Amino acid sequence: MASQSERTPRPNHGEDAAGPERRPARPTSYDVAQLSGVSQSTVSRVFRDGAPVAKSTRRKVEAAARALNYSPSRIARSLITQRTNLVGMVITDPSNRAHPDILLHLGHEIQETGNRMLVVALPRDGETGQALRDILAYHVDGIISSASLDDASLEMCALARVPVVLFNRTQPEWQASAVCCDHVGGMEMLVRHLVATPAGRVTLLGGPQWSPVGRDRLHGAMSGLARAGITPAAVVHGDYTFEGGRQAATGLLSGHDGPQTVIAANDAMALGVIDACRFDLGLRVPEDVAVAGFDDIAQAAWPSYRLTTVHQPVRRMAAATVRMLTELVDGTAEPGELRLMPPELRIRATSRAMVPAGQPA
Amino acid sequence: MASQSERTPRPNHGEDAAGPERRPARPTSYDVAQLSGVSQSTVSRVFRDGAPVAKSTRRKVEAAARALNYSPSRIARSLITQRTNLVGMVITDPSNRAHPDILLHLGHEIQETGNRMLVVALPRDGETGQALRDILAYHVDGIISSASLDDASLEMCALARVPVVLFNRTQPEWQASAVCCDHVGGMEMLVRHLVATPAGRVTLLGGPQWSPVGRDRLHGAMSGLARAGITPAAVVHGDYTFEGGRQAATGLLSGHDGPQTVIAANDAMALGVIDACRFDLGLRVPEDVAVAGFDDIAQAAWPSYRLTTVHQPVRRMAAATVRMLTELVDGTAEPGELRLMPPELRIRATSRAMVPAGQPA
DNA sequence: CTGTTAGCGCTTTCAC
DNA sequence: GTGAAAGCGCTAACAG
Repeated sequence: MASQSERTPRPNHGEDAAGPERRPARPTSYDVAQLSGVSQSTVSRVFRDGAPVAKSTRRKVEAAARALNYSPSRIARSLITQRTNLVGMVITDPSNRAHPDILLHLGHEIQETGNRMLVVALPRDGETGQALRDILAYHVDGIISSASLDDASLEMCALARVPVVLFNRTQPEWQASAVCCDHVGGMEMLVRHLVATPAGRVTLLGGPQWSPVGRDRLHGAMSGLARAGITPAAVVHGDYTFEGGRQAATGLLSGHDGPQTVIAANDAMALGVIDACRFDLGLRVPEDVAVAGFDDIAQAAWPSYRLTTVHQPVRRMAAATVRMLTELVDGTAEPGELRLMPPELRIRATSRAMVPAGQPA
Repeated sequence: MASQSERTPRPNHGEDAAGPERRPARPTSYDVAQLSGVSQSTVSRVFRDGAPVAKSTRRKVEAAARALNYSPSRIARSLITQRTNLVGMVITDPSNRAHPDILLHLGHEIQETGNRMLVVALPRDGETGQALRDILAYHVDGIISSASLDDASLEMCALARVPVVLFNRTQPEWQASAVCCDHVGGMEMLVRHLVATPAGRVTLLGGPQWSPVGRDRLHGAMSGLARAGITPAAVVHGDYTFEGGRQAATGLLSGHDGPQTVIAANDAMALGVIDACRFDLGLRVPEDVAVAGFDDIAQAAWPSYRLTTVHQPVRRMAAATVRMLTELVDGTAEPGELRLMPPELRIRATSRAMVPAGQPA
């Protein structure tokens, strides 16, 4: 039963070296077929979902597989099925450092769908094409990018028929699928709250110049202020970090009398501003300086800060992104859709409270 | 030149459907060979490192490849070379949430070596075997695990000849390669500092029961205290979160006179303890309660906290882990080594200062 | 329900 | 320096 003749040639495999411990490094479907006395096709069928195979055969095969510790190679399988169950995740090192948990959330969602996440971090100087080519070389079923991709890269994916969903990014010219937080709307909402009470001198602390998210948020803040007839006293760009916010505040806030308001493009900077006020500048928050951020990171809610901010629904966004990609891969949806998720205002202690009941000042 | 006869059969490929836009979804080496009038072997050689190929031929092939936007399939290649350049990264959801940046650092290091990271998150209830089998099905060259793996899983990897490096974990019985922070030593160092000044009533806030890191840190704290002849007033287990620390503190600290000291198993909980003291309990830090943590996360250095803690050298650890794995994959190192990285004490403002010069109190 | 055959896209001897 | 042929481990089409 063991030597069931050589059906397929199956040449030199180093088997006959007669060394001890002849367990192969990775048993193949052929090995299992041999051991259970069936064909490779049958083994293959046993390891696929709804393939017709007799109960008894299945048992035999499963026993053999267990004995050999066999499990089918997804690599080899993918070569023929054209599906790897891999989703490529493109991130950029700095932006990822700013929002470490989006990777976690997206990873979680991807895993839920029975897929695996292949991560590629873009170098800071932006050789997008090479990274994309590399990720495509692994035959990923789809790509999620939380980094800006140039049109050439996007076209490359389209050519390869690999759908892409942009996370918190849109492509100006290209009709790319995307899930974004409504940064502009969120900021406008925030500004509306901040100016409901005398805001004093208003300073805008934007994100890095290269950040599209930062641009949107800054734009939202500007338009919100314009609507209220307010011109910001200063607009500067930070680097999304706590220290960046802290340093910016030092230069921006000292030497001015009367109430001030700082709107930061993200929470980390806003928290830096708060600490700069309290520990470097001797200013009170919110009495002297009202501060607001964007994201609603965990630290924003900590008692030491209680930062007024805009909650970005990362979890919902991650879920939407993965669902969108899945539908694109399955062909049950068309590309090009933009899903704009509504953020929520979180009023806490760093903005000045509205007057209890009556008229505004 | 285009119809160079059918050398290899190359059957139905859907090519002759005569539809418009006949660019194949993914050009193959065969396509490039056709276009440049050479054999597949030659195309293959052009796309490998030091293969002998004439200058002129190389140019022709490269031109054709560019025209077709071809790049070799790493999947197909891996089937024959037995190398995917994929490293499997096993994480566990909660522990990953506690230390989001280890994934970032490891990812960065992996990428530096020209490899890609395949992430798999273990479900909380620990079906380790299935996840490992799954990751092996992708033929990863090696595995880094920041989750505890059971012996069966480790054996499975060994059988498949896939090296594993454990990150911040050791396997009791199995001789696994690992890179760890010296949690015990770090805690002992911390305790030595804390007890140099009267510590008062000492409370230990450990990590979750299931966390090996937490166990080590707790153990280090205990042994350090024992050495100083101190018995902790209480030992409780937290969940590594800020809120967990905050809640634990409320129950632990109220209703006691005199100085107290809280040693937390990680910074997040320590910060929660601080805020609980200041905002919930009306206690001063460090005058009433000295607090210390472990990790040295970014927030620990923020002016609002200035937490005394132990710096875990994550960057160095990540680099060491990836190097270790690389050497294991290349066969230039033997498995089973444990690299213990020394942490550093960071004395800041939440521990009571030592008396300037003279005797202790 | 099961086996045979061909082939996914690539690399690799081995001739020439 | 280049090509022909075989095959990595698997699935798919088609008989039976």
